Amino acid sequence: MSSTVAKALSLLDFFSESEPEIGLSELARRSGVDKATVHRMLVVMCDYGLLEKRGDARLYRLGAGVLRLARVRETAFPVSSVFQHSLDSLSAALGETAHASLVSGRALATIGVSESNRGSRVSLVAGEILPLHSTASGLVVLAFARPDFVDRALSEALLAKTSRTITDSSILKARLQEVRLTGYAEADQTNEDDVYGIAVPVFDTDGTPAGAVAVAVPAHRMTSDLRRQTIAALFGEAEKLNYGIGGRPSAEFRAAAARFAQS
Amino acid sequence: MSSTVAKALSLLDFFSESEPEIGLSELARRSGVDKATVHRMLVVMCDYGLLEKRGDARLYRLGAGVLRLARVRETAFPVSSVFQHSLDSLSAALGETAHASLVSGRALATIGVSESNRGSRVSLVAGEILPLHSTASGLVVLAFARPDFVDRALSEALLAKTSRTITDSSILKARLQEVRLTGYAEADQTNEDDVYGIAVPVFDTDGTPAGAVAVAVPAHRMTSDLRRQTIAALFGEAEKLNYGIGGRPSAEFRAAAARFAQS
DNA sequence: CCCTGTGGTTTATTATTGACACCGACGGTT
DNA sequence: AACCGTCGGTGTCAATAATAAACCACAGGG
Repeated sequence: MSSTVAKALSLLDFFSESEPEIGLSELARRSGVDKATVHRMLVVMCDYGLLEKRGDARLYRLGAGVLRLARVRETAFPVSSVFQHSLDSLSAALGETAHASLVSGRALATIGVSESNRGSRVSLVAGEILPLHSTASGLVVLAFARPDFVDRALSEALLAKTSRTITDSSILKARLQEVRLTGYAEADQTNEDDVYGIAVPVFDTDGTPAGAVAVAVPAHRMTSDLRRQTIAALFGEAEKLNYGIGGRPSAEFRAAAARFAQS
Repeated sequence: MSSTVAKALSLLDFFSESEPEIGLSELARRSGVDKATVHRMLVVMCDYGLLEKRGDARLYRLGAGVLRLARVRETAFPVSSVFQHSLDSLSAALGETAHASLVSGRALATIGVSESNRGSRVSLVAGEILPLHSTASGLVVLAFARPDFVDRALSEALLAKTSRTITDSSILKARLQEVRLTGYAEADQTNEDDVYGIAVPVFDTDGTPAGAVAVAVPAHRMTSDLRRQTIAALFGEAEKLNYGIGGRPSAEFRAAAARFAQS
Protein backbone atom coordinates (compact mmCIF):
# COMPACT_ATOMS: atom_id res chain seq x y z
CA MET A 1 0.00 0.00 0.00
CA SER A 2 2.31 2.73 1.18
CA SER A 3 5.36 2.91 -0.98
CA THR A 4 8.86 3.68 0.17
CA VAL A 5 8.82 7.32 -0.83
CA ALA A 6 5.37 7.72 0.73
CA LYS A 7 6.81 6.68 4.07
CA ALA A 8 9.71 9.05 3.61
CA LEU A 9 7.49 11.98 2.70
CA SER A 10 5.11 11.25 5.55
CA LEU A 11 7.97 12.01 7.91
CA LEU A 12 7.94 15.62 6.77
CA ASP A 13 4.42 16.13 8.05
CA PHE A 14 5.45 15.44 11.63
CA PHE A 15 7.37 18.67 11.75
CA SER A 16 5.16 21.52 12.88
CA GLU A 17 5.36 24.92 14.44
CA SER A 18 4.90 23.41 17.86
CA GLU A 19 7.41 20.65 17.23
CA PRO A 20 9.97 21.86 14.73
CA GLU A 21 12.73 19.46 15.72
CA ILE A 22 12.33 15.73 16.13
CA GLY A 23 14.70 12.87 16.87
CA LEU A 24 15.12 9.56 15.11
CA SER A 25 13.35 7.31 17.60
CA GLU A 26 10.46 9.70 17.93
CA LEU A 27 9.93 9.80 14.17
CA ALA A 28 10.13 6.03 13.97
CA ARG A 29 7.50 5.68 16.67
CA ARG A 30 5.12 8.22 15.21
CA SER A 31 5.37 6.98 11.64
CA GLY A 32 5.29 3.32 12.58
CA VAL A 33 8.28 2.71 10.34
CA ASP A 34 11.31 0.82 11.52
CA LYS A 35 14.02 2.88 13.12
CA ALA A 36 16.72 1.76 10.74
CA THR A 37 14.56 2.59 7.76
CA VAL A 38 13.71 6.00 9.14
CA HIS A 39 17.38 6.66 9.67
CA ARG A 40 18.25 5.83 6.09
CA MET A 41 15.47 8.04 4.82
CA LEU A 42 16.53 10.89 7.07
CA VAL A 43 20.06 10.70 5.74
CA VAL A 44 18.82 10.90 2.17
CA MET A 45 16.47 13.75 2.89
CA CYS A 46 19.28 15.61 4.63
CA ASP A 47 21.38 15.00 1.54
CA TYR A 48 18.76 16.72 -0.57
CA GLY A 49 18.30 19.58 1.84
CA LEU A 50 14.69 18.85 2.73
CA LEU A 51 15.84 18.16 6.26
CA GLU A 52 18.94 19.04 8.20
CA LYS A 53 20.55 17.73 11.31
CA ARG A 54 21.63 20.27 13.81
CA GLY A 55 25.24 19.32 14.28
CA ASP A 56 24.69 20.61 17.73
CA ALA A 57 21.88 18.39 18.98
CA ARG A 58 20.85 15.02 17.58
CA LEU A 59 17.59 16.39 16.26
CA TYR A 60 16.38 16.81 12.71
CA ARG A 61 14.47 19.78 11.35
CA LEU A 62 13.16 21.01 8.03
CA GLY A 63 16.05 22.09 5.84
CA ALA A 64 16.89 24.99 3.61
CA GLY A 65 15.70 23.02 0.60
CA VAL A 66 12.06 23.61 1.44
CA LEU A 67 12.71 27.35 1.49
CA ARG A 68 14.30 27.10 -1.92
CA LEU A 69 11.48 25.03 -3.39
CA ALA A 70 8.91 27.42 -1.99
CA ARG A 71 10.74 30.30 -3.64
CA VAL A 72 10.83 28.51 -6.96
CA ARG A 73 7.12 27.86 -6.83
CA GLU A 74 6.33 31.33 -5.60
CA THR A 75 8.33 33.11 -8.29
CA ALA A 76 6.78 30.97 -11.01
CA PHE A 77 3.24 31.04 -9.61
CA PRO A 78 2.85 33.79 -7.05
CA VAL A 79 -0.10 32.83 -4.90
CA SER A 80 1.17 33.10 -1.36
CA SER A 81 1.97 36.77 -1.76
CA VAL A 82 -1.33 37.48 -3.52
CA PHE A 83 -3.29 35.82 -0.74
CA GLN A 84 -1.51 37.73 1.97
CA HIS A 85 -2.91 41.04 0.77
CA SER A 86 -6.47 39.74 0.87
CA LEU A 87 -5.96 38.24 4.29
CA ASP A 88 -4.69 41.51 5.69
CA SER A 89 -7.67 43.44 4.33
CA LEU A 90 -10.06 40.84 5.69
CA SER A 91 -8.66 40.84 9.19
CA ALA A 92 -8.45 44.63 9.18
CA ALA A 93 -12.01 45.08 7.96
CA LEU A 94 -13.61 42.47 10.20
CA GLY A 95 -11.34 42.53 13.20
CA GLU A 96 -11.11 38.77 13.09
CA THR A 97 -8.44 36.29 12.08
CA ALA A 98 -8.33 35.39 8.38
CA HIS A 99 -6.45 32.54 6.80
CA ALA A 100 -5.92 30.97 3.40
CA SER A 101 -5.23 27.40 2.43
CA LEU A 102 -4.44 25.52 -0.73
CA VAL A 103 -5.33 22.02 -1.82
CA SER A 104 -2.30 19.89 -0.99
CA GLY A 105 -2.68 16.23 -1.73
CA ARG A 106 -5.72 15.00 0.15
CA ALA A 107 -5.95 17.89 2.58
CA LEU A 108 -5.51 21.61 2.85
CA ALA A 109 -2.25 23.38 3.58
CA THR A 110 -2.49 26.68 5.41
CA ILE A 111 -0.27 29.08 3.50
CA GLY A 112 -1.26 32.40 5.01
CA VAL A 113 -2.65 33.85 8.22
CA SER A 114 -3.52 37.36 9.28
CA GLU A 115 -4.54 37.65 12.88
CA SER A 116 -6.66 40.49 14.14
CA ASN A 117 -5.16 42.73 16.80
CA ARG A 118 -8.14 42.18 19.03
CA GLY A 119 -7.56 40.68 22.46
CA SER A 120 -9.95 37.79 22.02
CA ARG A 121 -9.27 36.26 18.68
CA VAL A 122 -8.77 32.92 17.05
CA SER A 123 -5.10 32.07 16.87
CA LEU A 124 -3.98 29.84 14.07
CA VAL A 125 -0.70 28.12 13.50
CA ALA A 126 0.74 28.89 10.10
CA GLY A 127 1.61 25.87 8.03
CA GLU A 128 -1.00 23.66 9.58
CA ILE A 129 -2.71 20.82 7.72
CA LEU A 130 -6.48 21.24 7.71
CA PRO A 131 -8.85 18.30 7.23
CA LEU A 132 -11.25 18.61 4.33
CA HIS A 133 -14.34 17.31 6.12
CA SER A 134 -14.32 19.34 9.33
CA THR A 135 -13.35 22.84 8.24
CA ALA A 136 -15.29 25.50 6.39
CA SER A 137 -12.41 25.76 3.94
CA GLY A 138 -12.50 22.03 3.36
CA LEU A 139 -16.25 21.95 2.78
CA VAL A 140 -16.13 24.72 0.25
CA VAL A 141 -13.30 23.03 -1.63
CA LEU A 142 -15.08 19.69 -1.66
CA ALA A 143 -18.32 21.31 -2.76
CA PHE A 144 -16.81 22.61 -5.97
CA ALA A 145 -14.27 19.88 -6.58
CA ARG A 146 -14.51 17.11 -9.14
CA PRO A 147 -16.43 14.02 -7.98
CA ASP A 148 -13.38 11.76 -8.04
CA PHE A 149 -11.53 14.15 -5.75
CA VAL A 150 -14.46 14.11 -3.31
CA ASP A 151 -14.63 10.33 -3.39
CA ARG A 152 -10.94 9.97 -2.67
CA ALA A 153 -11.18 12.45 0.18
CA LEU A 154 -14.22 10.82 1.75
CA SER A 155 -12.96 7.27 1.29
CA GLU A 156 -10.80 7.67 4.35
CA ALA A 157 -12.31 7.63 7.82
CA LEU A 158 -13.66 11.03 8.80
CA LEU A 159 -12.03 11.85 12.10
CA ALA A 160 -14.24 13.52 14.73
CA LYS A 161 -12.26 16.63 15.63
CA THR A 162 -15.01 17.82 18.00
CA SER A 163 -18.37 16.47 19.12
CA ARG A 164 -20.00 18.33 16.24
CA THR A 165 -17.85 17.01 13.44
CA ILE A 166 -19.72 15.32 10.63
CA THR A 167 -18.26 11.84 10.33
CA ASP A 168 -20.84 10.27 8.02
CA SER A 169 -19.88 10.67 4.39
CA SER A 170 -23.45 10.59 3.09
CA ILE A 171 -24.55 13.34 5.48
CA LEU A 172 -21.49 15.29 4.45
CA LYS A 173 -22.33 14.92 0.77
CA ALA A 174 -25.77 16.38 1.44
CA ARG A 175 -24.07 19.25 3.21
CA LEU A 176 -21.88 19.82 0.17
CA GLN A 177 -25.02 20.20 -1.92
CA GLU A 178 -26.11 23.09 0.31
CA VAL A 179 -22.67 24.68 0.04
CA ARG A 180 -22.84 24.48 -3.74
CA LEU A 181 -26.01 26.58 -3.62
CA THR A 182 -24.79 29.22 -1.18
CA GLY A 183 -21.23 29.51 -2.50
CA TYR A 184 -19.75 29.67 0.98
CA ALA A 185 -19.42 27.22 3.86
CA GLU A 186 -19.73 27.58 7.61
CA ALA A 187 -18.16 25.37 10.24
CA ASP A 188 -19.61 25.92 13.68
CA GLN A 189 -17.13 24.23 15.97
CA THR A 190 -16.81 21.19 13.72
CA ASN A 191 -13.01 21.37 13.62
CA GLU A 192 -12.18 23.09 16.87
CA ASP A 193 -14.25 23.99 19.88
CA ASP A 194 -15.24 27.64 20.19
CA VAL A 195 -14.20 28.40 16.61
CA TYR A 196 -16.73 29.40 13.99
CA GLY A 197 -15.32 29.42 10.46
CA ILE A 198 -16.68 30.82 7.23
CA ALA A 199 -14.95 30.17 3.91
CA VAL A 200 -15.24 30.77 0.19
CA PRO A 201 -13.38 28.90 -2.55
CA VAL A 202 -10.64 30.23 -4.80
CA PHE A 203 -10.29 28.61 -8.16
CA ASP A 204 -7.56 27.36 -10.41
CA THR A 205 -7.19 28.07 -14.10
CA ASP A 206 -9.06 24.88 -14.92
CA GLY A 207 -12.15 25.70 -12.88
CA THR A 208 -11.33 23.38 -9.97
CA PRO A 209 -10.85 24.79 -6.47
CA ALA A 210 -7.26 25.76 -5.79
CA GLY A 211 -7.97 26.47 -2.15
CA ALA A 212 -10.04 28.63 0.13
CA VAL A 213 -9.93 31.84 2.05
CA ALA A 214 -11.63 31.88 5.41
CA VAL A 215 -12.37 33.89 8.51
CA ALA A 216 -12.32 32.30 11.96
CA VAL A 217 -14.33 33.86 14.78
CA PRO A 218 -14.67 32.88 18.44
CA ALA A 219 -18.00 31.02 18.36
CA HIS A 220 -19.57 32.98 21.18
CA ARG A 221 -19.02 36.24 19.37
CA MET A 222 -20.63 35.25 16.09
CA THR A 223 -23.74 37.25 15.30
CA SER A 224 -25.98 37.33 12.25
CA ASP A 225 -24.63 40.77 11.51
CA LEU A 226 -20.98 39.76 11.63
CA ARG A 227 -21.86 36.65 9.70
CA ARG A 228 -23.42 38.57 6.83
CA GLN A 229 -20.60 41.10 6.84
CA THR A 230 -17.98 38.37 6.78
CA ILE A 231 -19.57 36.50 3.90
CA ALA A 232 -19.83 39.67 1.87
CA ALA A 233 -16.19 40.51 2.52
CA LEU A 234 -15.13 36.98 1.62
CA PHE A 235 -17.00 37.02 -1.68
CA GLY A 236 -15.36 40.33 -2.47
CA GLU A 237 -11.87 39.05 -1.75
CA ALA A 238 -12.48 35.78 -3.56
CA GLU A 239 -13.22 37.70 -6.72
CA LYS A 240 -10.00 39.69 -6.40
CA LEU A 241 -8.04 36.55 -5.63
CA ASN A 242 -9.41 34.67 -8.61
CA TYR A 243 -8.38 37.57 -10.78
CA GLY A 244 -4.99 37.80 -9.09
CA ILE A 245 -4.02 34.18 -9.63
CA GLY A 246 -5.81 33.78 -12.95
CA GLY A 247 -8.41 31.45 -11.53
CA ARG A 248 -11.67 30.78 -13.31
CA PRO A 249 -14.56 30.22 -10.90
CA SER A 250 -16.93 27.43 -11.81
CA ALA A 251 -20.33 28.43 -13.18
CA GLU A 252 -22.00 27.04 -10.06
CA PHE A 253 -19.96 29.32 -7.83
CA ARG A 254 -20.51 32.38 -9.98
CA ALA A 255 -24.25 31.77 -9.83
CA ALA A 256 -24.18 31.37 -6.05
CA ALA A 257 -22.16 34.54 -5.57
CA ALA A 258 -24.59 36.44 -7.77
CA ARG A 259 -27.52 35.16 -5.70
CA PHE A 260 -25.85 36.37 -2.52
CA ALA A 261 -25.07 39.78 -3.94
CA GLN A 262 -28.70 40.16 -4.99
CA SER A 263 -30.13 39.29 -1.59
CA MET B 1 24.06 3.77 -4.47
CA SER B 2 21.15 6.05 -5.13
CA SER B 3 18.20 4.96 -3.06
CA THR B 4 14.60 5.04 -4.08
CA VAL B 5 13.69 8.15 -2.20
CA ALA B 6 16.86 9.82 -3.47
CA LYS B 7 15.63 9.31 -7.01
CA ALA B 8 12.23 10.65 -6.06
CA LEU B 9 13.65 13.71 -4.36
CA SER B 10 16.04 14.37 -7.22
CA LEU B 11 12.99 14.95 -9.38
CA LEU B 12 12.17 18.03 -7.35
CA ASP B 13 15.41 19.72 -8.35
CA PHE B 14 14.44 19.75 -12.01
CA PHE B 15 11.79 22.34 -11.33
CA SER B 16 13.18 25.83 -11.60
CA GLU B 17 12.12 29.36 -12.23
CA SER B 18 12.81 28.96 -15.91
CA GLU B 19 11.05 25.59 -16.11
CA PRO B 20 8.37 25.45 -13.44
CA GLU B 21 6.25 22.78 -15.11
CA ILE B 22 7.54 19.50 -16.47
CA GLY B 23 5.91 16.47 -18.00
CA LEU B 24 6.36 12.81 -17.17
CA SER B 25 8.49 11.81 -20.13
CA GLU B 26 10.72 14.83 -19.73
CA LEU B 27 11.37 14.05 -16.07
CA ALA B 28 12.10 10.43 -16.89
CA ARG B 29 14.58 11.48 -19.55
CA ARG B 30 16.35 14.04 -17.39
CA SER B 31 16.57 11.88 -14.28
CA GLY B 32 17.52 8.75 -16.14
CA VAL B 33 14.87 6.83 -14.23
CA ASP B 34 12.33 4.66 -15.98
CA LYS B 35 9.11 6.32 -17.01
CA ALA B 36 6.92 3.92 -15.06
CA THR B 37 8.92 4.47 -11.90
CA VAL B 38 8.87 8.21 -12.32
CA HIS B 39 5.12 8.10 -12.73
CA ARG B 40 4.69 6.10 -9.54
CA MET B 41 6.86 8.58 -7.68
CA LEU B 42 5.01 11.56 -9.11
CA VAL B 43 1.68 10.16 -7.98
CA VAL B 44 2.97 9.74 -4.46
CA MET B 45 4.52 13.17 -4.35
CA CYS B 46 1.27 14.66 -5.60
CA ASP B 47 -0.50 12.77 -2.86
CA TYR B 48 1.68 14.48 -0.31
CA GLY B 49 1.33 17.90 -1.88
CA LEU B 50 4.99 18.32 -2.80
CA LEU B 51 3.92 18.32 -6.41
CA GLU B 52 0.64 18.89 -8.14
CA LYS B 53 -0.69 18.10 -11.54
CA ARG B 54 -2.43 20.90 -13.33
CA GLY B 55 -5.76 19.30 -14.13
CA ASP B 56 -5.67 21.54 -17.11
CA ALA B 57 -2.45 20.51 -18.78
CA ARG B 58 -0.66 17.22 -18.24
CA LEU B 59 2.27 18.89 -16.55
CA TYR B 60 3.50 18.64 -13.00
CA ARG B 61 4.66 21.53 -10.86
CA LEU B 62 5.75 22.13 -7.29
CA GLY B 63 2.75 21.83 -4.99
CA ALA B 64 1.30 23.75 -2.11
CA GLY B 65 3.04 21.42 0.32
CA VAL B 66 6.39 23.12 -0.23
CA LEU B 67 4.84 26.46 0.67
CA ARG B 68 3.47 24.95 3.84
CA LEU B 69 6.76 23.33 4.83
CA ALA B 70 8.61 26.56 4.18
CA ARG B 71 6.17 28.38 6.46
CA VAL B 72 6.65 25.82 9.19
CA ARG B 73 10.40 26.17 9.02
CA GLU B 74 10.27 29.91 8.75
CA THR B 75 7.98 30.38 11.75
CA ALA B 76 10.10 28.05 13.86
CA PHE B 77 13.46 29.34 12.65
CA PRO B 78 13.08 32.66 10.91
CA VAL B 79 16.09 33.07 8.68
CA SER B 80 14.68 33.93 5.28
CA SER B 81 13.01 37.07 6.59
CA VAL B 82 16.07 38.09 8.58
CA PHE B 83 18.30 37.73 5.54
CA GLN B 84 16.01 39.79 3.35
CA HIS B 85 16.60 42.91 5.40
CA SER B 86 20.35 42.60 5.10
CA LEU B 87 20.13 41.96 1.38
CA ASP B 88 18.05 45.05 0.84
CA SER B 89 20.49 47.23 2.74
CA LEU B 90 23.42 45.74 0.85
CA SER B 91 21.94 46.31 -2.59
CA ALA B 92 20.82 49.79 -1.61
CA ALA B 93 24.20 50.78 -0.18
CA LEU B 94 26.33 49.32 -2.96
CA GLY B 95 24.02 49.58 -5.93
CA GLU B 96 24.73 45.98 -6.79
CA THR B 97 22.80 42.75 -6.54
CA ALA B 98 23.02 40.93 -3.21
CA HIS B 99 21.94 37.40 -2.50
CA ALA B 100 21.91 34.94 0.37
CA SER B 101 22.14 31.17 0.36
CA LEU B 102 21.97 28.40 2.91
CA VAL B 103 23.73 25.07 3.09
CA SER B 104 21.30 22.56 1.65
CA GLY B 105 22.60 19.03 1.43
CA ARG B 106 25.80 19.13 -0.59
CA ALA B 107 25.21 22.50 -2.18
CA LEU B 108 23.86 25.94 -1.50
CA ALA B 109 20.24 26.97 -1.88
CA THR B 110 19.59 30.58 -2.78
CA ILE B 111 16.91 31.80 -0.42
CA GLY B 112 16.99 35.53 -0.98
CA VAL B 113 17.89 38.05 -3.66
CA SER B 114 17.83 41.81 -3.73
CA GLU B 115 18.64 43.27 -7.11
CA SER B 116 19.96 46.77 -7.50
CA ASN B 117 17.89 49.16 -9.55
CA ARG B 118 20.83 49.94 -11.76
CA GLY B 119 20.51 49.30 -15.46
CA SER B 120 23.56 47.08 -15.72
CA ARG B 121 23.39 44.61 -12.90
CA VAL B 122 23.79 40.94 -12.20
CA SER B 123 20.46 39.22 -12.40
CA LEU B 124 20.01 36.12 -10.29
CA VAL B 125 17.25 33.57 -10.29
CA ALA B 126 15.79 33.06 -6.86
CA GLY B 127 15.76 29.50 -5.66
CA GLU B 128 18.78 28.48 -7.63
CA ILE B 129 21.19 25.76 -6.51
CA LEU B 130 24.74 27.08 -6.26
CA PRO B 131 27.78 24.79 -6.47
CA LEU B 132 30.11 24.92 -3.50
CA HIS B 133 33.35 24.93 -5.45
CA SER B 134 32.75 27.63 -8.05
CA THR B 135 30.98 30.39 -6.14
CA ALA B 136 32.25 32.88 -3.59
CA SER B 137 29.46 31.79 -1.26
CA GLY B 138 30.49 28.18 -1.64
CA LEU B 139 34.16 28.87 -0.97
CA VAL B 140 33.44 30.78 2.17
CA VAL B 141 31.18 28.03 3.45
CA LEU B 142 33.72 25.33 2.68
CA ALA B 143 36.50 27.36 4.28
CA PHE B 144 34.82 27.37 7.66
CA ALA B 145 33.05 24.02 7.46
CA ARG B 146 34.05 20.85 9.23
CA PRO B 147 36.62 18.73 7.37
CA ASP B 148 34.22 15.86 6.75
CA PHE B 149 31.79 18.24 5.09
CA VAL B 150 34.55 19.54 2.84
CA ASP B 151 35.64 16.03 1.95
CA ARG B 152 32.14 14.95 1.04
CA ALA B 153 31.67 18.06 -1.07
CA LEU B 154 34.96 17.69 -2.91
CA SER B 155 34.64 13.96 -3.40
CA GLU B 156 32.36 14.58 -6.35
CA ALA B 157 33.73 15.80 -9.65
CA LEU B 158 34.16 19.57 -9.68
CA LEU B 159 32.28 20.78 -12.71
CA ALA B 160 33.95 23.56 -14.72
CA LYS B 161 31.24 26.21 -14.89
CA THR B 162 33.54 28.60 -16.76
CA SER B 163 37.10 28.47 -18.10
CA ARG B 164 38.30 29.87 -14.77
CA THR B 165 36.62 27.38 -12.48
CA ILE B 166 38.94 25.55 -10.13
CA THR B 167 38.38 21.86 -10.78
CA ASP B 168 41.32 20.43 -8.86
CA SER B 169 40.40 19.64 -5.28
CA SER B 170 43.92 20.10 -3.90
CA ILE B 171 44.23 23.55 -5.49
CA LEU B 172 40.83 24.37 -4.09
CA LYS B 173 41.84 23.27 -0.61
CA ALA B 174 44.79 25.65 -0.76
CA ARG B 175 42.39 28.38 -1.80
CA LEU B 176 40.23 27.60 1.20
CA GLN B 177 43.22 28.20 3.43
CA GLU B 178 43.51 31.74 2.05
CA VAL B 179 39.81 32.31 2.59
CA ARG B 180 40.13 31.20 6.20
CA LEU B 181 42.67 33.95 6.73
CA THR B 182 40.77 36.75 5.01
CA GLY B 183 37.29 35.80 6.21
CA TYR B 184 35.72 36.48 2.84
CA ALA B 185 35.91 34.84 -0.57
CA GLU B 186 36.02 36.22 -4.07
CA ALA B 187 34.96 34.45 -7.23
CA ASP B 188 36.13 36.21 -10.36
CA GLN B 189 34.05 34.60 -13.10
CA THR B 190 34.58 31.11 -11.73
CA ASN B 191 30.86 30.32 -11.70
CA GLU B 192 29.52 32.56 -14.43
CA ASP B 193 31.22 34.69 -17.05
CA ASP B 194 31.28 38.41 -16.36
CA VAL B 195 30.20 37.94 -12.76
CA TYR B 196 32.46 38.84 -9.87
CA GLY B 197 31.20 37.59 -6.53
CA ILE B 198 32.26 38.41 -2.99
CA ALA B 199 30.85 36.52 -0.02
CA VAL B 200 31.09 36.19 3.75
CA PRO B 201 29.84 33.29 5.85
CA VAL B 202 26.93 33.27 8.26
CA PHE B 203 27.10 30.81 11.09
CA ASP B 204 24.83 28.40 12.85
CA THR B 205 24.40 28.01 16.58
CA ASP B 206 27.03 25.26 16.61
CA GLY B 207 29.74 27.31 14.95
CA THR B 208 29.43 25.69 11.51
CA PRO B 209 28.53 27.81 8.49
CA ALA B 210 24.77 28.02 7.94
CA GLY B 211 25.19 29.79 4.64
CA ALA B 212 26.59 32.90 3.07
CA VAL B 213 25.62 36.37 2.03
CA ALA B 214 27.15 37.69 -1.15
CA VAL B 215 27.29 40.57 -3.60
CA ALA B 216 27.53 39.94 -7.33
CA VAL B 217 29.00 42.60 -9.57
CA PRO B 218 29.48 42.70 -13.35
CA ALA B 219 33.16 41.76 -13.64
CA HIS B 220 34.13 44.71 -15.82
CA ARG B 221 32.82 47.16 -13.25
CA MET B 222 34.72 45.81 -10.27
CA THR B 223 37.28 48.24 -8.89
CA SER B 224 39.51 48.06 -5.86
CA ASP B 225 37.40 50.79 -4.30
CA LEU B 226 34.12 48.98 -4.78
CA ARG B 227 35.77 45.77 -3.69
CA ARG B 228 36.91 47.22 -0.39
CA GLN B 229 33.55 48.90 0.16
CA THR B 230 31.67 45.67 -0.56
CA ILE B 231 33.77 43.58 1.77
CA ALA B 232 33.30 46.09 4.57
CA ALA B 233 29.54 46.13 4.04
CA LEU B 234 29.40 42.33 3.97
CA PHE B 235 31.32 41.99 7.21
CA GLY B 236 28.94 44.46 8.78
CA GLU B 237 25.83 42.62 7.63
CA ALA B 238 27.30 39.26 8.57
CA GLU B 239 27.64 40.41 12.14
CA LYS B 240 24.02 41.55 12.23
CA LEU B 241 22.86 38.33 10.62
CA ASN B 242 24.76 36.15 13.06
CA TYR B 243 23.12 38.05 15.85
CA GLY B 244 19.71 37.86 14.18
CA ILE B 245 19.69 34.10 13.72
CA GLY B 246 21.61 33.33 16.87
CA GLY B 247 24.67 32.13 14.99
CA ARG B 248 28.03 31.84 16.65
CA PRO B 249 30.90 32.68 14.30
CA SER B 250 33.90 30.41 14.55
CA ALA B 251 36.99 31.82 16.26
CA GLU B 252 38.84 31.72 12.94
CA PHE B 253 36.26 33.93 11.30
CA ARG B 254 36.10 36.38 14.17
CA ALA B 255 39.87 36.76 14.00
CA ALA B 256 39.78 37.34 10.25
CA ALA B 257 37.04 39.93 10.54
CA ALA B 258 39.00 41.74 13.24
CA ARG B 259 42.10 41.79 11.00
CA PHE B 260 40.09 43.34 8.17
CA ALA B 261 38.54 45.98 10.42
CA GLN B 262 42.01 46.94 11.64
CA SER B 263 43.48 47.37 8.19
C1' DC C 1 23.92 -2.12 38.46
C1' DC C 2 20.13 -2.81 35.93
C1' DC C 3 16.69 -0.57 33.03
C1' DT C 4 15.19 2.35 29.52
C1' DG C 5 16.05 5.78 26.58
C1' DT C 6 18.81 7.57 22.68
C1' DG C 7 21.29 7.49 17.68
C1' DG C 8 23.27 4.37 14.65
C1' DT C 9 24.82 -0.18 12.21
C1' DT C 10 24.48 -4.93 10.57
C1' DT C 11 22.30 -9.08 7.67
C1' DA C 12 18.35 -12.27 5.89
C1' DT C 13 14.00 -11.55 3.77
C1' DT C 14 10.81 -9.17 1.02
C1' DA C 15 8.85 -5.75 -1.49
C1' DT C 16 10.23 -2.32 -4.97
C1' DT C 17 12.32 -1.23 -9.17
C1' DG C 18 13.36 -1.02 -14.08
C1' DA C 19 13.06 -2.74 -18.77
C1' DC C 20 9.92 -3.30 -22.30
C1' DA C 21 5.78 -3.68 -24.50
C1' DC C 22 1.43 -1.65 -24.98
C1' DC C 23 -2.72 1.53 -24.95
C1' DG C 24 -5.46 5.65 -26.28
C1' DA C 25 -4.94 10.38 -27.42
C1' DC C 26 -3.07 14.36 -29.54
C1' DG C 27 -0.81 17.11 -33.38
C1' DG C 28 1.52 17.62 -37.54
C1' DT C 29 2.72 15.87 -42.37
C1' DT C 30 2.09 13.73 -46.22
C1' DA D 1 -7.66 9.88 -44.03
C1' DA D 2 -3.66 7.32 -43.05
C1' DC D 3 0.81 7.95 -41.11
C1' DC D 4 4.25 9.34 -37.81
C1' DG D 5 6.07 10.75 -33.55
C1' DT D 6 5.11 12.20 -29.23
C1' DC D 7 2.66 12.39 -25.04
C1' DG D 8 0.70 10.35 -20.21
C1' DG D 9 -0.29 6.21 -18.24
C1' DT D 10 -0.65 0.92 -17.34
C1' DG D 11 0.74 -3.92 -17.06
C1' DT D 12 3.90 -7.80 -16.27
C1' DC D 13 7.92 -10.06 -14.39
C1' DA D 14 12.95 -10.92 -13.26
C1' DA D 15 16.45 -8.56 -10.71
C1' DT D 16 17.67 -5.60 -7.31
C1' DA D 17 17.51 -2.58 -3.70
C1' DA D 18 14.82 -1.59 0.49
C1' DT D 19 13.08 -3.33 4.72
C1' DA D 20 12.71 -5.26 9.45
C1' DA D 21 14.59 -7.38 13.36
C1' DA D 22 18.32 -7.95 16.10
C1' DC D 23 22.32 -5.80 17.84
C1' DC D 24 25.96 -1.94 19.56
C1' DA D 25 27.58 1.80 22.16
C1' DC D 26 26.32 5.36 25.03
C1' DA D 27 23.82 8.26 28.50
C1' DG D 28 21.03 9.16 32.34
C1' DG D 29 17.90 7.59 36.39
C1' DG D 30 16.18 4.84 39.90
